[in-house]
Amino acid sequence: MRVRFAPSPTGQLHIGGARTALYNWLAARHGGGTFILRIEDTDRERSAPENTAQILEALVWLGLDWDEGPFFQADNEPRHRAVVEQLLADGRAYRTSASADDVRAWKDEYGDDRGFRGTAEDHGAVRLRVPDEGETIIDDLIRGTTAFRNVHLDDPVIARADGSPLYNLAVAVDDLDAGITDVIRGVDHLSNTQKQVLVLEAMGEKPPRYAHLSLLHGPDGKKLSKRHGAESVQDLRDKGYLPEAVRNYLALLGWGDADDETLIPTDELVRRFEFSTVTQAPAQFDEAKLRWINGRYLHQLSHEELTARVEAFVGREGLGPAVAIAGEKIQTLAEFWPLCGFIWDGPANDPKAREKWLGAANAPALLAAREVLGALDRWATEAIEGALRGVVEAQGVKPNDVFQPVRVALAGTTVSPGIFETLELLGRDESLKRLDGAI
RNA sequence: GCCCCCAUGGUGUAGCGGUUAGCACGCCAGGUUUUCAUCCUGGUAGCAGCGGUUCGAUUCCGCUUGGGGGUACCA
Repeated sequence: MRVRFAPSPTGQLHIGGARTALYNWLAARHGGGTFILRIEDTDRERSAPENTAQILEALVWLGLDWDEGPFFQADNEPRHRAVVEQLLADGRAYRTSASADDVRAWKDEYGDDRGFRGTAEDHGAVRLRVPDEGETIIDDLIRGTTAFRNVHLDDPVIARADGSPLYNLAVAVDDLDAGITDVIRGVDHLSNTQKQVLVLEAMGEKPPRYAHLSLLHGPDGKKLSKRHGAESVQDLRDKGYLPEAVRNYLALLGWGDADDETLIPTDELVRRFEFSTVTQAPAQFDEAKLRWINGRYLHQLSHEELTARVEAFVGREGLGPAVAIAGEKIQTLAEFWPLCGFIWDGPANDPKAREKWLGAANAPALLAAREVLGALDRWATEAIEGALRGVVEAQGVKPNDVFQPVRVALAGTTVSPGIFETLELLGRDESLKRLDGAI
């Protein structure tokens, strides 16, 4: 089995593309096949090298390693041109100056469901000659058989007037030359498939197998975009998701088997992936579920591993101790700093929190807490907890009436890792200093 | 307009003629807890509609409706 992922470098790798890449990768790894990366850059206007770099970066981050490539479609232009010449010579294609307007005029005359058929001229764009009779049958691994009647199809343009090859010609030729056995891509290419199969037939070649994946939508059922919070793989990475969690989540968007489990590690996905159980219906990207899955993966990480990931994400070192007391509270890497930044940056500025917990009502408790902590001879979590609970006891108040003021004094807000652990981590001097600052 | 794809709770899915329609996320309500988050328990909610086929349809077929894609000298 030889499969390929063939993005066009017109932007970052979006989530739908990432899923297509993942399914290709899973199919290849499952069957011991070869995963090929090809950049479809025949659109010179919209293709940009920096986009290619971004796509490669995204695939690397996702852990989807390719076996061959990246190949660039534009590099094969000589071969594409040769095929066009051959089709022209064989009478399977023809040049015509017919424009879009001419095609429309044809429809007006013969009806909307009658494909445009031009007459050969000695100049103009190259169109493939489509027979009126018969139909093109596409056997899809996911969708079964689809038949397109040839009469409905306009003779497709396969090369511009200047001779440069177009997508439907280039893909067909490249897949053929690369020995691709299974073309796995989005359903948005299903209609194109007819043209590509026709090109192959005109060349006297056999088409590969096809597997068309349903598309991904945003929460509103519309096309996935930035509005939905995340659009590209980079967005996901920047929001603190782990690549293994993204792989798991994306795999579930359009695939499921009888076990119907949610948490499936990558090696398990590889083992279980089958086209027969790929869904036909479009799926909506649901970030809440990704977040949940991410939390599960994140909490499974060893302390060392989690620390390394958090440090890489935050761009700082020496975060181990804080990760130790905050790791279980975060679902994504991005949540670490908002929760723990106060340790290095000092108390956050949260007027509401100060007003509520550092007012006159809690002053006695805070004072008492400062007192016992200052007198502590062993600065360790258990001792700190004991001392603070003693204050609760002595003041005859609720635990929160002591803990929350202390928390706000240290962190500046009402949310932080466990207060006893935070006290220990901050150290005696810094803790007392912040307490004094709040009194 | 024309061609094509799709349709189980809010979301992702299991189901492959006879089930109290299962699981997960979310949501709601409790519980654990020093805040938050986690975690535990329970609950809420679904086969788009109409015709067939059949003793019997979520499941098979058709139509309708709805959603999506294509219809470029883009990919």
